[in-house]
Amino acid sequence: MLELAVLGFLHDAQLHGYELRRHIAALTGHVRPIADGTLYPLLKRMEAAGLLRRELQPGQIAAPRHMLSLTTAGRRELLRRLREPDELFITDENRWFTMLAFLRHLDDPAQQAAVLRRRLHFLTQPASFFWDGDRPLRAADFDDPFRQGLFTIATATTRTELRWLRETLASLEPGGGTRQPRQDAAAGELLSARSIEEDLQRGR
Amino acid sequence: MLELAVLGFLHDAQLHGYELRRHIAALTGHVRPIADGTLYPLLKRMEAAGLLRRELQPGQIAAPRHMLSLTTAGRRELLRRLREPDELFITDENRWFTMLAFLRHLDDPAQQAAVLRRRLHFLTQPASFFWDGDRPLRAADFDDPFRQGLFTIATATTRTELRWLRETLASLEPGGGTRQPRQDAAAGELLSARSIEEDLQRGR
DNA sequence: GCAAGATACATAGAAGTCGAGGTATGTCGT
DNA sequence: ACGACATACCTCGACTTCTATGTATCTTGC
Repeated sequence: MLELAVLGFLHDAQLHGYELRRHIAALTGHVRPIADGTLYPLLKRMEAAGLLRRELQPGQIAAPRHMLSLTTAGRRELLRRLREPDELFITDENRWFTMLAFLRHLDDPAQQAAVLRRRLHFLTQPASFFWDGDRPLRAADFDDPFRQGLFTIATATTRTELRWLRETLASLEPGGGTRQPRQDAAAGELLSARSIEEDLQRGR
Repeated sequence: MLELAVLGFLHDAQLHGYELRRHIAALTGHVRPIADGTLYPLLKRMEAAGLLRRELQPGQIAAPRHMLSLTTAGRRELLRRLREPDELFITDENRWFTMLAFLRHLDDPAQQAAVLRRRLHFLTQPASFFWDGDRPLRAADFDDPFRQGLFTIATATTRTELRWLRETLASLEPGGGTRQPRQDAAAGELLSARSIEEDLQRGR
């Protein structure tokens, strides 16, 4: 996940390590802060792998910086990862959000749509957090409010995302609407009771 | 997170490793499957630490099993972790969901409420995924549909969870409603447009 | 002019996780 | 009778990540 974030942010702009660290912290850091001891060795590995360049710039502001920029191989690798993400990047919410943050770099709408369809497929698989033998347990099966909350939140998230996925997929298809479908739709609109699909049979 | 899940599941019932593995897979496995090579060494470590017992049961069904059960120390450790979770368990969605799955084991409603308040505090902190200098960027600042989706989904999740947190906190307070507040409330009710708070100023 | 804090990078050691492989038993279909 | 598959557990090496610590520069407050 970290590597994808590094590639994605550096595709947008040259950054030095410290700045990159803050970008990553904003994207995923409130959830799971990344440590110096993780980022800097990673950057060295990525440099050794030819994905990025590190150019020393003598201290203009504070200590000397390493200005980071993607190589051609790095840019290619970013596109490859966006085009063919590992299953974990589809299923793990944190990783999936990282995908969404940079999916626009993948120029081809058909390829973008293919990735969204993988997520759609995952979300429409039957799933549940708890089972009684083979029977999936639903919110109403619990009398403790915490597991009920777990289901409530997960269900709401899934519904919102499914709706967004279907809308966006429709607009990505050739001749399927404008290129920027949700430009003027308020986020709240997605939550209106009327617009929520009733066909969701998913446990979570 | 894994350790918490192990402690939590074993508090409910004795299980053997394979069964425990399937329980954990249902709770977090669709997101991030756990490997044999992770679970079995973990169980040995936890046994060495005195948190659980492993008793060999000669093969009744298939290969011989190790029936697992919590020790008193293990039960105490579970409660300690539920009472005083590390910050990561408050901020990381996957870990937080694990907390919710087992929070009922913490008998004292006041202690349960304290944990929920920590999550509430976290969710009401201003936060954003992307920044332009000091200015947090909102959904409308992007013209790519994927980052808009990111914001849309995150916002919807946060709103749903905030509402649930506040309801549940109210019912956990002394004299604050029944002990099982959401027993009969349908999950869908939480999503009705009328009931969604309009005061949310949070970026994500 | 001096301490505190932010900027900026680095390394070492401890620990956890994964993937790939292995062993063995029981069940089911053909 | 036999192979495929599920059950059930185990180990090793490679890799990643975290924590703690260290170094050095620049800015800001007092």
